[in-house]
Amino acid sequence: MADVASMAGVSSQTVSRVVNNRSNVEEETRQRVLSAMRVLGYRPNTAARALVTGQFRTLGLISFGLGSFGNARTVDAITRVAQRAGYTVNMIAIESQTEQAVHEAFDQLTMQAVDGIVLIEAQILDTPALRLPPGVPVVMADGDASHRHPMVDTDQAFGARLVTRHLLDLGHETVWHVAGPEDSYAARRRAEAWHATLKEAKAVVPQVLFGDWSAASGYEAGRVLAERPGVTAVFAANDQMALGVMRAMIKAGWRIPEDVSIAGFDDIDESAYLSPPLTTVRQDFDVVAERIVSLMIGQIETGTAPSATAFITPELIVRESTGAPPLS
Amino acid sequence: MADVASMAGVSSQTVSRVVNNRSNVEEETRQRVLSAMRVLGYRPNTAARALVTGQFRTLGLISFGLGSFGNARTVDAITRVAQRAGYTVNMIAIESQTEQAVHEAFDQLTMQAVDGIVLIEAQILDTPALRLPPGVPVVMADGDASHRHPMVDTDQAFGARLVTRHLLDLGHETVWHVAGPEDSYAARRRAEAWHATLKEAKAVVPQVLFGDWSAASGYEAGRVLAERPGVTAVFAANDQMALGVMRAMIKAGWRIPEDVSIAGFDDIDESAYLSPPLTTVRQDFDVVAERIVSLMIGQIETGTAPSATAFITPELIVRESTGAPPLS
DNA sequence: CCCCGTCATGTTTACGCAAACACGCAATCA
DNA sequence: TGATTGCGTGTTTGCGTAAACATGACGGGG
Repeated sequence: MADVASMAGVSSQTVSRVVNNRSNVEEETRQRVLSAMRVLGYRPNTAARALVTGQFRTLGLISFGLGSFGNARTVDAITRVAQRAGYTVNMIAIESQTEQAVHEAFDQLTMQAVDGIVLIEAQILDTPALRLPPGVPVVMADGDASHRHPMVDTDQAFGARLVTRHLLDLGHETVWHVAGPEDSYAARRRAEAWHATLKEAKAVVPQVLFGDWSAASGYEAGRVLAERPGVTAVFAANDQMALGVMRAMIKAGWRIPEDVSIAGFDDIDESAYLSPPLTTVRQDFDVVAERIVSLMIGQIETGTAPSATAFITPELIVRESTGAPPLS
Repeated sequence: MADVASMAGVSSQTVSRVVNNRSNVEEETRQRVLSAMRVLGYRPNTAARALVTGQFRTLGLISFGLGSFGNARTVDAITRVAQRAGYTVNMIAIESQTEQAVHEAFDQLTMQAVDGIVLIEAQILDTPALRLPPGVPVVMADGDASHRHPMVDTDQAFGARLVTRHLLDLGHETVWHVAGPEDSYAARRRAEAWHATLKEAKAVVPQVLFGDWSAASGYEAGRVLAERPGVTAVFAANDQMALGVMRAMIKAGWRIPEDVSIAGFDDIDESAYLSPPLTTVRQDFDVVAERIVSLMIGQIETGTAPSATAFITPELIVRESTGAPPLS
């Protein structure tokens, strides 16, 4: 920076002003500085700048891994939106799902110099309400409203209601459910809404089967359901598990949707090309990401935490895996 | 830090020594400092530390997005490995596939204070050999060996050979290929190896169809192939496209594998649960990530760039989507 | 017994930048 | 005309840390 200054014949402070686009620099001077910067290949040192300003233009992102499709899409969308807003994303993947692990990640991230932290809390932690050290803006995705941080999420309950109703409307007496892991907020909300919808319709509420979001776990659940008489409609809590259920049903000799209807949740790109194409609920991850980042940046720049909880409405996508129940 | 020092009755330098685990601090003093740190909730300021040491313990990661499974898995594995090595990952997703975009990402990342950059170059850029400004260690994944940076990748050619041979060995006269986008190195290598294997076997080399890795593009290609007489075996360059091809074939009334055999590449978690389960090539993303990060850290710590190119051997996974050709 | 090396600790300095303040010049107003 | 304001620019300072150097106590070998 000093080199640039002396080359342009100005003080280092003026160089700083040019770099930061301050208004009070004469145009001619600015040009001289800019060309000196170009000639010398000057790049500002973020560490030094951060030391002075206390701002890093970086967002921390804590997630439980990119293995699940929903997480990957959310993370992808967040990085894109953040980038457009001039922020970089510093990512940490948590291995174990304990509050301690979250705290460690949190510590590492705050030390690592971030302006705010997005917590994609796919799993329910072992404490009822995660208590994070104050001072750093936090936005949660897919978390628990009991935390005292702004939260953004798809309206899981609405989506689950949509599928369940869809299946009931087709004439099914009831709908079976393959839920996500018990320690997932999203899974819990979907299961609760499914349960409530059946109750409202005065339908029998069958026992829930639990999976872990993976196709393999869906397959296991599907094997159980395939043996059980009277199963005509299954709502799996995500598309990957739905795929597993479908496989188990087909292997057991059932036709979809003639014998069993199957629906999923997420609308991953592949769902339209399964055999048969999967009826599912589409989540708008881009909108979720957009909200998350704007809440985050709002907090960073104003310093105040809006305690808003934003729900994004999902959409039912009806394909060929659901139909009327067989005439018994 | 000064507060910690005065509370522990030592100089700030001693606090620094404790924080950095230097040996020459008496045990008793260390304990006093540690407890003072705990009481005051002290967290070292990374910016200040980086300013002095020039080290950030952060890796930059440039990728073309998490949309494709391969990328997502690679990124996931890299963050985990990096984290274990004490590094954070700063991610940038590139929107357009031009060299300029890569340069911008590169600039942003070097300014953003990273010790090294991992470039997952899923796409061939518009210039033959990407020229990056020197000074920052770079490791490429899935790139072009013509770049002058160490590179790590799955042995794409070997994998493609494996599937193609498998299909030929089953008795198919030839194997059709649905390739990935023309501007992808991985796609190109897989297609070349497929081509070479057919040549060696003196089989007719059919025209290549191109997709873009998505199930939708696989479906389009599949529709074309389903119309064409004599197609008994199709090798799709990834599992998502294979899934699309399968759907098109089934929709056209063909049975898999009785009428047509279909194979993919990647072995995503879902492939085992498709109907029928997909024969594919398994890439070991974890090993790739491990190599990438260790090469990276080696470069950072020694300051020298090993120009090694590491290829990780993939494995053929035979499932039910491939079989002998129909007796014509 | 003295000198020197070793070890724990303290003091000073520099990292690169932007905030705060200072300065001088020109334009504006009473 | 003198006081006042605004603007472009320079000077000084401090952000929190680790490296480099300094200090003083202690112990062992010649």
